[in-house]
Amino acid sequence: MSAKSDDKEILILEAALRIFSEKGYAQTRLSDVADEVGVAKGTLYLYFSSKEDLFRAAIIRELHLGEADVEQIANRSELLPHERLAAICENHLNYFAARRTWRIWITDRFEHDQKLSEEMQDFMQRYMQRIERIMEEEQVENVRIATLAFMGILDSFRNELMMQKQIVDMHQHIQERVNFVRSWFHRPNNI
Amino acid sequence: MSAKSDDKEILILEAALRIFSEKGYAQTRLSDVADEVGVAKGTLYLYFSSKEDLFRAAIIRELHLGEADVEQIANRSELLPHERLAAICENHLNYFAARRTWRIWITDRFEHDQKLSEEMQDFMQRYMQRIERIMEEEQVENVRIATLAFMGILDSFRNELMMQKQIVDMHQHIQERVNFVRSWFHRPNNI
Amino acid sequence: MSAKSDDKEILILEAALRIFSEKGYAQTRLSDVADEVGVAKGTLYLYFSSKEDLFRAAIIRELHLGEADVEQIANRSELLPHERLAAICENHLNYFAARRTWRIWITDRFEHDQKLSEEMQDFMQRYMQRIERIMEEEQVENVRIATLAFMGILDSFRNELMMQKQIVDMHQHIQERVNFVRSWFHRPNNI
Amino acid sequence: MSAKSDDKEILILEAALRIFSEKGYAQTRLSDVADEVGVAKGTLYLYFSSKEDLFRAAIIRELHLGEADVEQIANRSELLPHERLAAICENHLNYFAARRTWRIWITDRFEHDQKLSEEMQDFMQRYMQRIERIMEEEQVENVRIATLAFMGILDSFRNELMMQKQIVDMHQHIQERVNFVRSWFHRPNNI
DNA sequence: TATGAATGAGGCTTCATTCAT
DNA sequence: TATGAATGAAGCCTCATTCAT
Repeated sequence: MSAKSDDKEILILEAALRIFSEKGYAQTRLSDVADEVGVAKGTLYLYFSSKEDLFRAAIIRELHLGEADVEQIANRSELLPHERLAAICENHLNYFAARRTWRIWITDRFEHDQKLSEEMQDFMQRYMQRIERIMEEEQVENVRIATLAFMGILDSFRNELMMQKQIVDMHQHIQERVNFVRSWFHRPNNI
Repeated sequence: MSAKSDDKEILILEAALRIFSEKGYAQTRLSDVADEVGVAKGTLYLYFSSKEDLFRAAIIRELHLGEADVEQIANRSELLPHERLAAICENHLNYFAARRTWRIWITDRFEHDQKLSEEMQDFMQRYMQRIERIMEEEQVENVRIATLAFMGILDSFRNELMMQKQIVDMHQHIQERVNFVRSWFHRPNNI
Repeated sequence: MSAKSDDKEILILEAALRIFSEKGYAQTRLSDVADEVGVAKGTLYLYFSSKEDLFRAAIIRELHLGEADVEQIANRSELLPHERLAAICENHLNYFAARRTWRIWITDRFEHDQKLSEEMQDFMQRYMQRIERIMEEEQVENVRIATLAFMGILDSFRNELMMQKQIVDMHQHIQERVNFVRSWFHRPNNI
Repeated sequence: MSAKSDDKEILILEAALRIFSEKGYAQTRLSDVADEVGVAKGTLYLYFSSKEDLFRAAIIRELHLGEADVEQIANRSELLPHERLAAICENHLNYFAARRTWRIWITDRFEHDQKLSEEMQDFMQRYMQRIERIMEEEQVENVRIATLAFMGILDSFRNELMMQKQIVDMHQHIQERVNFVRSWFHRPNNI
């Protein structure tokens, strides 16, 4: 019973994330989500107290999933620091390459939802600290700024990926960008 | 008469951009915009045919204004190429430092508005071409990818600026990031 | 459940027809209809997609109901043809005598609604064909034109009925007009 | 000046009648009328106090114009009574044949406009009295009912004219119907 | 747990009317 | 007389949320 409920909750969260990301928050109707999962609208309210609550839960769940991936890469001590940055970049791009229908990245809700906003800031802080630790290992100067730059570069590559209508050889496309990151964040004197 | 109308149209566009940027598209009521300008709701419809049309016009106007700034900097041939990149970064950050109430950057409408989407893509293309030309002068490798990185870095710095509650010395904050860009995109062999 | 929904749909259609007919299309507020049925405005949209759709459905339903009556009379072979015309006239006048609050016959929507317009033309065609067949049996000359005349006469009698403030003896009023039709469309040589 | 003003008033009335008849009352915007005449919206208010007032004036003017035609025909004593009925029918059909873009006959306003309603009733009464007098000359029985029938027939022929997409030979079309009326209302014993 | 019919607040939009020029 | 920019009341429609079953 509990297992079954968990299943349904997860199904709802996955469908919600998918649709919110494709259509944006305001354009998403709860009936869309309910239809996608195959349940009645009212059922959503057995698991989430409001549209906002569902949105928040879906985003936070995804953040946590993504965080686990990044943590795992960050801990691969057999890789040189800049190799780990490249791996994080590769993971990031592969993630979005598999989600090219998600045309929208919904940021306006973050301002209106206190809880989500805080959760998001915490996530970003943890994420940045992980990157910063790698930057320090690589002996990069201006660690914080370089970390911001790294994150901006990843977002920019993601945007390119999502906006471009067709990418013929996705594997090569991603590798070129990963290589750029690898060499760009490689301090030569650091062997 | 014509002057007066132009004035009012511009007042509306400025108010609209301000409010859309603060509250997001869906959360903005046309009555908010009308109140801000000090006209009746119906008056908006003398200048714009719909909420969507007003939004589009406000965004496009801002893009054009921003474009003029960038073009001017890009043409300052007395500066070395990487100096021009730094100047574009500085301009970008100063622009948003003056607009810290704009908590939101509205991207979800871009997917829903064909005309705006195209206008945006054209703008981005022109913008990238300008940066790419500077990158070429600087003899950077992987011009396109480096350009994407540059733009991502600027966006990331902007986000940091907008998210952080308080920045004590804004001037220094910006200069540190500008310096980072200047040195980061400086190819030493290029004299 | 299905039964309940059907009931409500019919209640809405009946109320809508009544109010549209009393006030005209433009003067009718959907809130009037909702209030009359005793439901919320939004409920109407569970059954009909728009004001126009509701109007169309209400008219078409009434046409079909009326058509059944006429068909039944047209098939009463025990009556002489001109007796059947008289019976159709009687039915027509009784129908409107029971609906004297319907001050308005809404024709302007027919031009603006493609679907309704077609439905109406089909209905008129079937109606005319039925009358024409009776006219042929009666061996009237100029069957089509006589049919048009018959329909015009019915409408004119209906108008008189609707316009006149008071009709003392409604039964006699109707019988006089029915008798007129009976004798007017009776070809004496046709025995 | 007065002449000029009269001219403009008449131009407005003619344009108003045309557009109201083509689009219906509610669908007609005063800006449509103003554009058609080539004046500003505000100008209409120099001649008419409201949309309703303009509509009423336009209808009443047309009624009076039509009435003059009918009166003239009704007084042509050189014609036998049923010839005069036929002539009135011919006049009626020619009038609408020249106005086939007037798809709409606006009746719903009549209920909402006390003044117009009374004017209309007066007009109809005078019209009917004229027809009734001719019917009496023709020694028709049931004069009032026959008169109603006559008017219904005219309306029905008018509807046919307006609804039919194409009428190849308009002259013949009208003559057939006029002939029908002539013979139908001809009492043979009445010499 | 699950359903889905019903609700009703709230926004966008239209357009007759006004009034300063 | 003539203009047309500005007004604002009022209606259609959407959709998150509730609740009886």
